[in-house]
Amino acid sequence: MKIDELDKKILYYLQIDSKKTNKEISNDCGLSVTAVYERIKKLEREGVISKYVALIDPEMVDKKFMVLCQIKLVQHKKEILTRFEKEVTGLTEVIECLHVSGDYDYILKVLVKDMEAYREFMVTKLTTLNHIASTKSIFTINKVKQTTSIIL
Amino acid sequence: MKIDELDKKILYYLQIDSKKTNKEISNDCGLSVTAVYERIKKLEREGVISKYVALIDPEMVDKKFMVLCQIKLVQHKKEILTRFEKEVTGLTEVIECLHVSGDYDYILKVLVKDMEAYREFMVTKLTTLNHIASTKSIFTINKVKQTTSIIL
DNA sequence: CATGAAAAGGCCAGCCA
DNA sequence: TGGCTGGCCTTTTCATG
Repeated sequence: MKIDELDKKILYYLQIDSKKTNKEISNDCGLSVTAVYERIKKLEREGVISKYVALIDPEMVDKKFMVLCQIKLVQHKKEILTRFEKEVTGLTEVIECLHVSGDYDYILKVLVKDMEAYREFMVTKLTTLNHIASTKSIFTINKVKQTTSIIL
Repeated sequence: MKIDELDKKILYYLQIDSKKTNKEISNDCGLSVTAVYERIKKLEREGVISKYVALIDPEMVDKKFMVLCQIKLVQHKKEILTRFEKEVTGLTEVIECLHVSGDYDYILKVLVKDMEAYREFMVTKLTTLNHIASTKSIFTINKVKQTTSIIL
């Protein structure tokens, strides 16, 4: 799908605030309400807009502690990788899991209440997974920037 | 603010799909439409729900390349840190910046088109910032899991 | 891509437990 | 305080030119 400047402008607004009405967007873009509506529908159909979500402040729901957990596996057979990925995906504390290059195989972003909850997570969930060779935790001191906006 | 089970249930739905109507939520929660409406308004007022956004598929807008960039600064004086943080926040390619513990001071999540764009970013943007002692790039091979949902 | 009309949902009173 | 009922009004949605 080709995305022109008007599509980008629409995406730009929606990635910041999806509650913006078609009328507001139409004003800012110089289009009619229907034109905006149809472009948005198309962007949804084509999967450019994957979903609409409410972002929840972790601080407000007792998830103040964010840890990046680097993980090295013992082997790199496809079967072991997929098994690990499937299990890790099922953990609700893990909000992100990246297969990466470098010294470690995976980086997990883990969100919990506090250090104690993290310890609990490590002991009861993570280390019960098989084939983990080693882990290294990086603790977040401060969230300097965090955004879901990817279009300028 | 105290958040009860009904609030959590509402948050649970909205964090997955903010287009869900109050009526649908009211059915699932056994509340009236207005009760749901007022709870949501309160959650917004109190900042539990920080914003509503459209999530855009990076693949579809030519941002297939995600890199974690670890950064070490030469000094840790407050002035230098805040200066660095401010500058890095202004970079659109940086969608996340964490101040962390460990060998490095910061971890940046950088989203660009490809390796070439990343090189360009490093040369023209990142390394022009002062007080950077060293960097280490970790490339994403695969996004195993990524979610904005933090409530079970 | 614009117009205009029908349908749906958000929103706000006033009322009740 | 927190929830319900009923109705206005904005917005979405879609048929048509």
